Amino acid sequence: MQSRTPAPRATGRPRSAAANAAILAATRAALVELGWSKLTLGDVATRAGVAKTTLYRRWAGKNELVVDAVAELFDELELPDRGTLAADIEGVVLQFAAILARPEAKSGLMAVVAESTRDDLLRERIRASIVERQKRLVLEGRARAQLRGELPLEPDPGEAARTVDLIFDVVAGAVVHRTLVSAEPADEEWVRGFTRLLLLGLTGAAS
Amino acid sequence: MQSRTPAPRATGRPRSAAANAAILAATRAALVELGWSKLTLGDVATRAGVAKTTLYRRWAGKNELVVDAVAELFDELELPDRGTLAADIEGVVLQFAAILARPEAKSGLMAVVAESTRDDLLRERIRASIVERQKRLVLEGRARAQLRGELPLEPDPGEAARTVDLIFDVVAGAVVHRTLVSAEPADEEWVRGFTRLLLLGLTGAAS
DNA sequence: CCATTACGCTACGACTCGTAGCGAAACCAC
DNA sequence: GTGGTTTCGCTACGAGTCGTAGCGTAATGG
Repeated sequence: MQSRTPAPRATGRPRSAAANAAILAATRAALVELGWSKLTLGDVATRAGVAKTTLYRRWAGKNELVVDAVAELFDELELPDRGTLAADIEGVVLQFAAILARPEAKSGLMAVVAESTRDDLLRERIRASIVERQKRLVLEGRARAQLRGELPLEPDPGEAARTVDLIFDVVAGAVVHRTLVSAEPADEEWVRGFTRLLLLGLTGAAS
Repeated sequence: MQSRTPAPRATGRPRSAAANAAILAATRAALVELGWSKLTLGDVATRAGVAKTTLYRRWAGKNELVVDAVAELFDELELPDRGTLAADIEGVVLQFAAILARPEAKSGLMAVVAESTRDDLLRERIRASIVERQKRLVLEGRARAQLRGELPLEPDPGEAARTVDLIFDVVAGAVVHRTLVSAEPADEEWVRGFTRLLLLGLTGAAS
């Protein structure tokens, strides 16, 4: 997770793991109270009980710190087997929506995504630590549905990968847009309607 | 568009309309060159050839200024009648993707959305000047498709409004996620696949 | 014991912020 | 014209943040 030392030194005083956790927790707390723009690294250091210099030794800046702090929120996502594709989708989308509803995820995630449009390394960091890690949910749900016979098999691996990417963009994008732009809750009713649209499409969703 | 004087005074020296346009154009130019985080109001004022104080008289801050500067980009969206619902969707999504591909839209739009999570007035400003104004495209495309018999009529107005909101969240969210998070182009091939998924759903998209 | 690295603390120049104060300019009503 | 009103450009300012340097101390391994 650290950005400065991908390979920790074998000698010398080791970095405090407790300080690392305290800093990330303090970052999330500051995001809740202050939001992205008013969050300062000096304040985070004070909250975490460490010196500001310690913070700069481990993270290159605000962007990288917040990415790591937010990434931890998404690790709790799971895909419980509910028996049908529709129920699996509804379950995982509701979990995703619950995380996105938290203020530290809202203000932090969108801000770093915005910054990543001018910083390739930051975008790659987000992709690796958040996006790509959760794509497993789509892969697993799709495999399950194919085993059940709910979805046709996709023999071409390239085409299958494109399909998974497309589904991920649609699901994640819709929930994010609903939550942040429309500023309406992605509650059970909305998720039911979304799932029906995703499964049946515009032409079949009304039936 | 101004945030200070919703009702312009009848007396006194009027505000320069040319300065207004110059400021918004300078804001977009600064977004391209510097991005959101390094954009300063002092720099924008210099680029536009106005004093910094003039800028503060018209906009409350960086957030409001960038919202207005970005909103103008989306006014060029149109919905040409291509004969079928699929073709209409592909056309408007491609236009939307083309706008989002521009760096001033990327870095500016996401940043203000992130800020809007902690600022209700800013969120309402975004909703009114960008989101709600483009929802007309969904409404018109839907009406056309219903006239053609491609989509069933929706007698309940409340249900119809929810459907339109859902479609808008899915379309806009997917394009934004594809462009900004996945950082892949929303080109014709992707738009074709997305349109098929939107129309037929997961179960019917493979046929 | 010694080399090495992390840590806490202080201090610093550079920068941006948003505002105040001023005289001049542009408009309207009379 | 003349007076009243508002905007404009300019300068200057205190406040706050940034990211780094320097120093002595603490913790680990050989």
